[in-house]
Amino acid sequence: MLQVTFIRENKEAVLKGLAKRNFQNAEEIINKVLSTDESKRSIQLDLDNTLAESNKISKEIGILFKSGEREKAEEMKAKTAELKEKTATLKEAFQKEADALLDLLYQIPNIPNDLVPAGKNEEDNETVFEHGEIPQLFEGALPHWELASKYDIIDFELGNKIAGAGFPVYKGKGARLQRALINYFLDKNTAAGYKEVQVPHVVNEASGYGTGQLPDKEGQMYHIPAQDLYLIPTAEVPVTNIFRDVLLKEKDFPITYTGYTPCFRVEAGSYGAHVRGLNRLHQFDKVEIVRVEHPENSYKALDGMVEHVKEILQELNLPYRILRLCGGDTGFTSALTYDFELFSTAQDRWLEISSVSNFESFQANRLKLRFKGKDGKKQLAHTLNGSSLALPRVMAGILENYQTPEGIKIPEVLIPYTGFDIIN
RNA sequence: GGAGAAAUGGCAGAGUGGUCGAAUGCGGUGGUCUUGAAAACCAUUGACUGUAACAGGUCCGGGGGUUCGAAUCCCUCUUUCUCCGCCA
Repeated sequence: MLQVTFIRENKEAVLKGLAKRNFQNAEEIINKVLSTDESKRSIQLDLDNTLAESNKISKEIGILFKSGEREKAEEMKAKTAELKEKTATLKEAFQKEADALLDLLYQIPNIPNDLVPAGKNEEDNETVFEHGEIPQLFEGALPHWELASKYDIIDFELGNKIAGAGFPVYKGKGARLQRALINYFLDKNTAAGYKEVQVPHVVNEASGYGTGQLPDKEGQMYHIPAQDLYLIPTAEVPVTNIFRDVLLKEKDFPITYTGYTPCFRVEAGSYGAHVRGLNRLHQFDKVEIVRVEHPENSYKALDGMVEHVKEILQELNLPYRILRLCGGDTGFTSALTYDFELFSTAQDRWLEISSVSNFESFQANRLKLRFKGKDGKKQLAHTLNGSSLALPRVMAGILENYQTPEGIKIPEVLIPYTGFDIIN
């Protein structure tokens, strides 16, 4: 959520930023924000003055009672009736404006960074880095969903029976490979200084609002009505919410966390070849990295995260590229996002495996995540996060790119984790 | 699940209807002393909103109510603790 004062003072820049995102009716909504804000503040002034008067009278009544001047006190009491009524009216009006303002602010996405290219959709994303040879596969190489059943390592049918489509069962060496990847990712992250955390896999409503999944993306999360909890769509939600309503000190920076969690996504209404197998699931595993940074350092931190993910992919020896997302494709809460894509040779397409973003103060504002600067002033911190890494498509990439007629080889760095070097 | 107790500033902990935004201690910050540090002493130290700056307003777990006036009384929700039950 953007800060009203920021919008008030940088209207043109905000409009320009929203234009880059192809955000509709920007001018209209921004003007509405400004007028609502003004009306809210003027009501508040009136309300405050009324309250000040009531407070003053109440105090006087107290003094009169103490000194035994009952009659005078009763007289004063009569005067407050009118003020009370006025207060109630103003309070109601104030609340109405405040709610309206919040509602408007929730609809406005983050302002993209200058580096973000203009553009409507994924076709306008900018490729900023490519690495690795695309392997030449042998005749008869298979996509991962066929490899999965050939070697009996991932059972989609069984998942259908137990839960439904998009909830696969990993078996034998498949399960072991998945666990190996999780451990490997966590080890890489902690070695880079990220502190490992294990967090709840469900969150309450306040946490959903904190990171921006609510109110606008409500339909993408699984909801448990009886307890009013949401299954997490990513570890970003519980991990970032560690810092909800937190006041940091400058020396606390940088804060770097990593956590493994399953992720649950409704992903409604999308079927067909491009979502086959592991390409899109309702439940999948992911290891996430989260940083809380001083505003001056957040872009340097973002670059650092990108470098970190690069290193992992290079160790796994997988061909990948990095995209800088264009305005239209950048997520609602992000100011700058880099997507990592892995080339699946058997599917002949790029698969998104990581997304690394700087949210600047957009989440921090909702979270009320601030720090006290050297001058004693409080300001919003910056939050960042990235996948390091998402499991299923990395798994798909390994199965497909490392397949041989003899079986699926295991990348060198993973062998200590799997305890075997081939799936056959 | 049953019975009881509690929730106050960074922490501990007073306060049970009126100059209480809140005693006191610890912690933090600044200073005196010291070659330096510790100790001691002095001063200072909650958040949000608002203003050019004052002023003003709001906040004692959340929400609602009673009252001229609520940290204090009532209702409700949440959380924590103790005992019992159940349980990986």
